[in-house]
Amino acid sequence: MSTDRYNPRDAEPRWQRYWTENRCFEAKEDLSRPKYYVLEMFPYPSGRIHMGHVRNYTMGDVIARFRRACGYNVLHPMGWDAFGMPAENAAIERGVHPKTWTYENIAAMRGQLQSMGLALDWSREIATCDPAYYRHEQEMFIDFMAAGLVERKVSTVNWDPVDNTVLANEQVIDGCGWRSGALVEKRELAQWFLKITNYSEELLTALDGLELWPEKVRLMQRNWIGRSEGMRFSFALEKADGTLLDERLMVYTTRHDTIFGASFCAISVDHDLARRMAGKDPALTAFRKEVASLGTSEESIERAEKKGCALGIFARHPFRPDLRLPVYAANFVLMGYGEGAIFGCPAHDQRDLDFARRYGLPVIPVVAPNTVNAGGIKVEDEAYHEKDGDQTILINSDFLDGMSVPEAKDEVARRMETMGIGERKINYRLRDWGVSRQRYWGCPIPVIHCNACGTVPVPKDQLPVILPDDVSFDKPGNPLEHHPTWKNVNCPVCERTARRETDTFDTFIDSSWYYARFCSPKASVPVDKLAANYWMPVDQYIGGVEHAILHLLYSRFFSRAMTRTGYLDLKEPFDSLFTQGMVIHETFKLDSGEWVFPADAVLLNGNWAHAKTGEPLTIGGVEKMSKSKRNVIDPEVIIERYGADTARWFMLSDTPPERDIEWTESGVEGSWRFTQRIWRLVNEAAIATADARSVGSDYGSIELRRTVHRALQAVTDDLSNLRFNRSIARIYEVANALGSALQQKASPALAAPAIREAAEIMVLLFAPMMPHLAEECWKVLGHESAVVETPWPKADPALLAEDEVTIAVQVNGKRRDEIRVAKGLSREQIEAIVLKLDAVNRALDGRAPKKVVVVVDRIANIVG
RNA sequence: GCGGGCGUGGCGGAAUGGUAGACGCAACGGACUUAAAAUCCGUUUUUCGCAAGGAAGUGCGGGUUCGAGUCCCGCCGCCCGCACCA
Repeated sequence: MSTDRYNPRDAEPRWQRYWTENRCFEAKEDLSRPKYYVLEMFPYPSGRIHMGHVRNYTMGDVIARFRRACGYNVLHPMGWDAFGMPAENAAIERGVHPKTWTYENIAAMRGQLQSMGLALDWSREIATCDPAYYRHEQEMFIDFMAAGLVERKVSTVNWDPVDNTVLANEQVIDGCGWRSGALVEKRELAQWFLKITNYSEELLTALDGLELWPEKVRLMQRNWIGRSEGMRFSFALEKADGTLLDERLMVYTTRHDTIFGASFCAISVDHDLARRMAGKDPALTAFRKEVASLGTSEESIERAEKKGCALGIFARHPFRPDLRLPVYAANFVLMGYGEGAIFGCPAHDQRDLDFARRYGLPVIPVVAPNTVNAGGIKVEDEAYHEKDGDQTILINSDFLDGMSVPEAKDEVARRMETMGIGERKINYRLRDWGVSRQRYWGCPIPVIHCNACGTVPVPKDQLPVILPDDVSFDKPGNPLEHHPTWKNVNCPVCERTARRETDTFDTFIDSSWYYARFCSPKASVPVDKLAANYWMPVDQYIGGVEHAILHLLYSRFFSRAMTRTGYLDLKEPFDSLFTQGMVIHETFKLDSGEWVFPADAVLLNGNWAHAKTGEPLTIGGVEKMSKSKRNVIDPEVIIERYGADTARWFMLSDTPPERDIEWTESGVEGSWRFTQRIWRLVNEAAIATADARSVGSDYGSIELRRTVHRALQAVTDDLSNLRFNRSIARIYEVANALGSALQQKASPALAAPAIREAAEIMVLLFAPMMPHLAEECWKVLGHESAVVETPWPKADPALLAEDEVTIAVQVNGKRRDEIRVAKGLSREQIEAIVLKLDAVNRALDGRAPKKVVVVVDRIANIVG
């Protein structure tokens, strides 16, 4: 590299040191200044950063630096989502202790993030595996218990019978354990739950207020919460001989209007009634086993036929004493929703129809378009649903005949309520949050099990419950189970021998409140309220859309639970949310199907081939970077070769931030060339204007100034709205204009102040994206202070106003010419000018203009 | 099945209902150079034409409007989320 080139290897570490030594990005509460809290979803310390991190953290960094320059007191922290299974896997596979592995990874990744030149407040760094962090989680859990937000109940887990361990859903592959390959069983264990369903309605309605969240995410959460308005009511049950049973069958429905179309009832195989009856009924026992073995994967559900097992009992129709409905245990009824029991109305529900056809049950249409005669509609293989635009009425339904669906629902509800057999009920799909994990590398659940006192929370003065280091991974399962001393404790209440809870928290708990901890990361309480009240909510949160539901919903719940228990004073933790797209890259394959590194692909005579073996290659899709597809580009290699600024610039260029961005070698080369071009331009500008440091009265080159100030205005607006790609296009325009001005050597003396101004504004504009280069350029332009301490420039309104405008001239909507006129020229004057234009008369071809539409300063359209 | 989004040059993408293709990438031509790299200048939607100048053009078909990539209706295609939720 020659000396006239910009050398990021020298400049970048130098400025990183400068920012650190001057503590430029350490945030302090300051009530006199407006705050801005920008946060990117914190990383899992896997060991190395990937391009997704580079994109995510670059965006956040641009926002942080931009807001800072605009005068905000900016909080931009970083931490580590440090608990989780990969650390345990490393322990099992390589014998490294999870803690060692995690902290080594953190150290490596911290270095990589620092090499990106991020404007982070490292003094606030937190790691969720640090007892100084998770002790507060334990304390809050104990308070949540007291507030009735915690429940302990039996729940099903995936059990690997060979490894004797619980598996997470993602460790179950095709129904088998990922490590042992053994068929996974369902086991029931007592587990801890956070009562997120207490907030179902609140979490749903508050979505409407999150106007700065993507509509898509709000919708996904709405669907996830899954509110439905219906009825819960019960049927009287009888035996085959007609004798009444002394229990009733409770069902849930949203279509009580179709009650006269009911032809059977179905209950889940896990329904209490099915369990009890199985004891006396071998066929039912066999059926329950069959259903349990089918698994719950989407695929198996898709393929499974609707099947049932008749129980030999019957439900009496509430309004037709003569009618009795056979009751089945059925594979398509879920225990987890509603009452785990339904009535089937085959004419208007596809599943019920499939079931009815299989078992020869009646199909009675009860809703039909009102254009159809009273005879009704025919249902063959497809259940009838109201289509858009259909007006429907009830038929074959006794006292409901002729009513609309809402009227019928209302009438049925009213009658059932009067009869005392049911009530209107709102149901949610949302389930309580199971937080127990039978894992070592997580936050210990601060509870002790005592035979006499039951489950007892660990007294707060004994917190934290520290995860012991001396564990062994020799045996399968949770090492805490085999730890001799940690597990055995005395009951804090009665002091008799008791057992410590060996489950740890779901790591989603760790990430449900870290944003609040960043406000006061060293406080002796979970959050210092003064600090939290100043910084919260997060003004701009950025992360991948893969967290659209779980992490974001849990966080919304947690901030409410923390407010309820007095730790916070807010509801919504994230004011504005941005979900960025993935980084994708081309893929190559051998004929054998084996993936090949793109770096090994070469073009030989127009065909792709392997650079080393010469084997022919086919181009795969452009896909998310992944190790298995071998299309990963290592950010460290890129930063080493081009510097962080080039990588950052590339990440922000061209593609809108919410879309997937394709990593291309040529694109990075382009960014690299641009950094060099900036460096040359700024140096040339500095030389050309060396004698004109102070801006004189004669700015000269008004066009250059106009371009620069308009770009400044546009970039300010675009950065405020996260439109990085558009900002970059405007900065290119400034660079092009500056380049042209420098070329016109005839009048540099006159243009010097304008050139200097252009160079300075350009540097400040790209500074949030390429901070190191900006600092170097700023020095070249003769500044003593750093860019990070320089306020964002302000556009001169006089230069934004135009005195002349271009008006497009159309004839019948087709553009024929354009004219330059004084801004604000009147309708009449414009009309007079355009009617004389040659192009207009040619296009009119002798016809007289019927009408002339003029939009002042914009367009004239002659209708002829 | 339900819900949502998107279709613009060779590519990534710009366009408050008002000159479609800003800006970048790639390609091509030229300058500089012994040469290459780097750099600089230019061309680049398609099509007819030597040119001046036409014609067509934002997935397809209609509509609203003086004017539609943008709004409305109906198709086609691609992508994403949820899914036996009663």
